[in-house]
Amino acid sequence: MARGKIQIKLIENSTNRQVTYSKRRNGLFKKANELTVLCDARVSIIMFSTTGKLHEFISPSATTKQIIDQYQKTLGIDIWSTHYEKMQEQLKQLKEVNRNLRKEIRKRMGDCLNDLSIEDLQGLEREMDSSVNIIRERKVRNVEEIHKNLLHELDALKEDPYGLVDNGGDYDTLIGYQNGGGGGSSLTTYALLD
Amino acid sequence: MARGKIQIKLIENSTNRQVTYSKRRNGLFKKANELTVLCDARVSIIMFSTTGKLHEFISPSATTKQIIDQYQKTLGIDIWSTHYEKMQEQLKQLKEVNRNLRKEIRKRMGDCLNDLSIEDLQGLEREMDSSVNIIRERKVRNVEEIHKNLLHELDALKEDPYGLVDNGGDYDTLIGYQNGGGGGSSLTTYALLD
DNA sequence: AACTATTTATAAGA
DNA sequence: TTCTTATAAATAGTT
Repeated sequence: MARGKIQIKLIENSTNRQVTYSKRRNGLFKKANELTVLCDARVSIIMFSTTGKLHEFISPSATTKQIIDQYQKTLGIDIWSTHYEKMQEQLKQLKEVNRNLRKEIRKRMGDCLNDLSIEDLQGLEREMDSSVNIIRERKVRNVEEIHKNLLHELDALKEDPYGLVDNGGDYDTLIGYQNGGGGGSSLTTYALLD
Repeated sequence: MARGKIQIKLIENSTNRQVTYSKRRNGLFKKANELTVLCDARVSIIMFSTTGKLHEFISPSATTKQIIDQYQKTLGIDIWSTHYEKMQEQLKQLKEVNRNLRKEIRKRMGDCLNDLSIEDLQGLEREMDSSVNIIRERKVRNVEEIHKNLLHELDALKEDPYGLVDNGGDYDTLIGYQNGGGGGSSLTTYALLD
């Protein structure tokens, strides 16, 4: 555009290309700034050179994020939807699974039985009867074990009346034995997310 | 820049401003395109007029998403990280809740009882005993109701021996009564996500 | 980075 | 909106 017209096609000479890139980039940004001021517009220019170098212009009255957000909003699209869709889908699935798990628990608490057929009720009753037996057995076993341990301690105490046994005799550690901690989780703990 | 120099400041006259916006926008896009071709660069221009109208330029060799993704990558930032992080956090929470719900169910199936203290076992046993009673009662009530309905049908049949009663006498609809469908969900249905 | 001949962009008018 | 055109601005090639 000066000292001779040029063709608008790739500048073969790498140095010339780089120089032109720099000059015209400045020109472009200057024009963008003038447009911003003259017309109260908001402009975002993001550009990458062949070598991957980044240059950007943004109207002083805006941020790049603002512009891009408005861009998506205006087009009614979300360019990152594929990225987010997966997460959204996963969230939905988890919530659904969650809901079903809650229902399962409620059934086992004698709640929400309306949805069940007689067969279902029959099966549930059987299952819970057998489960409660397992729990009862386990309880008895634990009680026996604690009893046994207490007898042991008593024996030790008889043979070592001066209390030189290492164990401080804190019964709580025995009674609370095998309790993983924080075990008393009730259904209300798991507040529904949304 | 012609027929008189202008100051680079907001054009007060709205019509003039609009005209200038349009002309200079075209100029800017033309320059951007030339830059793209001459220097093999990738340029994205997004602009909004005062009235909120969107105009964009994108180098033919690129997409706006590409440019913005590369923009974020180059700056080592994620403009949408806050949005993304929220979803990640929600996913984590849901998975945790899920895990706890599963554990709760397993306890009620007589499984995973190792983590429970005697007190917990005692409470669980009581809770389940009372639940199983509720279930048993409900079952009995349902059986009675079905029995009653069958008797009703029998009576109707006696008084209307020619089978002109509207109901086709399909017992399945009675037996399956109040079954919401798909009720037979077992714990294995809820495959863990990750 | 500066210079400058020339091309290009564009402000104002039609 | 588009065209015209005098003039300002941008810039290709050179130093």
